[in-house]
Amino acid sequence: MSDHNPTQKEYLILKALWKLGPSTVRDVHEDLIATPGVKKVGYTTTLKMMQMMHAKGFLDRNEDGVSHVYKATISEKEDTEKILDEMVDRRFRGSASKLVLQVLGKHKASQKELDEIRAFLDDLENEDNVL
Amino acid sequence: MSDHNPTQKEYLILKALWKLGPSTVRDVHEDLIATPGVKKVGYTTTLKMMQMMHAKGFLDRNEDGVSHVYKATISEKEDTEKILDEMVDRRFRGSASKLVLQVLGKHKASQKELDEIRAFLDDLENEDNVL
DNA sequence: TTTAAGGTACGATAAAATTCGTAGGTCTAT
DNA sequence: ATAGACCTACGAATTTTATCGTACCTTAAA
Repeated sequence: MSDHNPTQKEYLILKALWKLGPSTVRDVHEDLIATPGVKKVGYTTTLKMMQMMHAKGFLDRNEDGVSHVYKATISEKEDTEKILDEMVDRRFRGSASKLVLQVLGKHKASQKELDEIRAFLDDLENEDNVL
Repeated sequence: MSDHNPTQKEYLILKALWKLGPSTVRDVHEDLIATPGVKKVGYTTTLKMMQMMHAKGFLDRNEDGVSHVYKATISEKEDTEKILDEMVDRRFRGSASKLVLQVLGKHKASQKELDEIRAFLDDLENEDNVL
């Protein structure tokens, strides 16, 4: 009864909804065709796409008003977490720290950010002691 | 001439090749059909898939022996980096530390790992001072 | 009360991705 | 040299995704 992964085109719609918040098909469509690098399609294409995503459970919708208002059933944060979890599990053999090292190695972080991370590490250790 | 993203099925083959190292179609196919949760397909399906991926530039192959030996043109590490880069840019507005905090918050890291991270942070700061 | 603007639904078509059958090659052991 | 076991290549069928035309609502202004 379905694989849980949006296609690439479906992802474009999710991203638009994450950016815009709950929106009508019209809003999403306007946003899409204004997005550079996205092939332009007709309104009914976006409409049907979103109807299908609703059927698949990717989108919720409110049918009260004349035009339906859609929202992603999964938030961007949740989606990001899901991706990172899988990445830690599958690509770093469950070691979050390996991923952390890779990310920090490549992206310069400011002193402030480094301090934040240290503070966070301290918190983690304190929690451990308490539990 | 082409978008740079393997489809989901193509990804299965990449993962197999990353796991196995350079391999024949037969090897990859055996691995795939032995992988739980992957729909079983015929040998020629895997063959054609890999031929197409070769045509698209996703796979290199050595045609010397009787059976060709394929390898992914992009390593798993490179692929992971690409994904993480995009994630930092697009989902964390360029802040690597935000991603780090999210990952550490969710995945328990051992004391040893935390120490490693601290050591790494120290290194980063020293580098900065030197440069 | 007609017209226009804008909405949903949905069948049909087009395009892309996936699957497989079949043809034909090579190599090895009967 | 014949059969059996493997290979590659590739056309064609199938399945899935994506796109669009058209029918048919409702609301608001003329």
